[in-house]
Amino acid sequence: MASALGEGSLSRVERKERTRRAILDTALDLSADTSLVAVSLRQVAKEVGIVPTAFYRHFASIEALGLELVDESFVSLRAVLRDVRRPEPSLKQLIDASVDVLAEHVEVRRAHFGFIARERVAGPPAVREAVRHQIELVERELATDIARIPGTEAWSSDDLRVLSKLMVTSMVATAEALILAGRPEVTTDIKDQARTQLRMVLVGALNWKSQG
Amino acid sequence: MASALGEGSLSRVERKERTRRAILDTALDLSADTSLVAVSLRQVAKEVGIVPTAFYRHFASIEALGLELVDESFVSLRAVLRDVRRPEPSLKQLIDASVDVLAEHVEVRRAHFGFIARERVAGPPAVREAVRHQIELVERELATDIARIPGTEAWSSDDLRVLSKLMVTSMVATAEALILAGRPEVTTDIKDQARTQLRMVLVGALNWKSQG
DNA sequence: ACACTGAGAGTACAGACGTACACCGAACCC
DNA sequence: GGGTTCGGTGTACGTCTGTACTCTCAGTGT
Repeated sequence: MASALGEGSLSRVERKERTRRAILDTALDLSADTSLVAVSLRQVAKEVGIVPTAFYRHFASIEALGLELVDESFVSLRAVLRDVRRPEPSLKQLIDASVDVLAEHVEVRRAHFGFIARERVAGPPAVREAVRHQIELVERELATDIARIPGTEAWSSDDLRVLSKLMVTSMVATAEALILAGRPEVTTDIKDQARTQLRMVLVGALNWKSQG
Repeated sequence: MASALGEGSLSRVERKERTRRAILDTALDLSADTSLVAVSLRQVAKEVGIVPTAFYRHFASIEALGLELVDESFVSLRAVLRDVRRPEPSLKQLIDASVDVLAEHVEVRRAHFGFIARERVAGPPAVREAVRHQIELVERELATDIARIPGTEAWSSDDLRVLSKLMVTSMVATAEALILAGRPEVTTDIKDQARTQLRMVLVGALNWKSQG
């Protein structure tokens, strides 16, 4: 319950934006313990504190709302990932920095990551597709990052693809683990495991190539 | 539609079992394009060709039905995995055999694997928990398998855990990819990638340990 | 000052939902 | 042969769903 859209004299666009945000946040919250497909327009409206039909002033459907959530989730994630590779990195730096940044980002945007993890496999079809597409973009970006690192020039593009896929898969799994972990020191355990996994993969990729 | 439970004079328990299977299969089918949380008791009943209230003669709820599906999915998977390690294996054999067996199993039980992939993150809470538990068991079994392989005696149990987690994560991702792949030669690509990934991981784990 | 725009309210409806209850009739056991 | 068991039926309920329609009225541009 508790709409509390707040009062005070705001401009019309401000009011609309505020309601829109409330809808997005509420949908994120309501989908958290199953999936967006189990969230109804009416639930969202009631929680936000508007009448059901007012929902349509902002989104054509729950599915459209979901696509918006996918976008805003990845926009912020990819911005952060871009920061990771600002300095031209060594591989070790890339790993440590990536894990830290991922963990930090998951912490502060837990809801968005949970959303992505769920809807990736269980959302409305269009939402599912959007998530997969975004993840593929991240994979591609990672591949070009790796390619720019000294010592990897000789790798085939296939190998790069496979490696970056594996790393992203591992990071997604790490994010899932971080999400469902309670707050405590479990988090640092998971981060340690993630670093170890990525290092294993990395060492493997290097030696695997050099020994044909 | 199309119940077609068939006729002929069957015993009462046979009839009951037949209906029960139809319910399980129908639920599996209906959940395939979102999640079990979006499947209603009435949908299932209508598809099976029974009246809604008759559902209760077999399951207390959709959630209980889901737990049953989790069980039967993993029973068959773990039976197959047990076969993989029948011969005392080398690591390379373990990888190749595992990938082949996984792919084969995914092919023939596509619906069950899809179900697990989805409900793992987006199912009813109890179902989600059951899937996670089963996956953890598989991780543990894999860890003890690896520990029995010559050359891995010196590894710490932590390293074993991390490695098997990584391998299982990779295999789950592979299964997901296989499921949503169309039939064609994409499948063999995915299998190749999976083998490469596992080899990378493997080589990495070996060299990583030896070089402290 | 005034007409306009548009977010939200209010009402309404047909359909789907889970579930309670009484009932049936064929397979079952003695 | 006669009573019992039990899978499946039929009806009925209150609730929730998406969406169509009309209405209100405060912020806006002229």
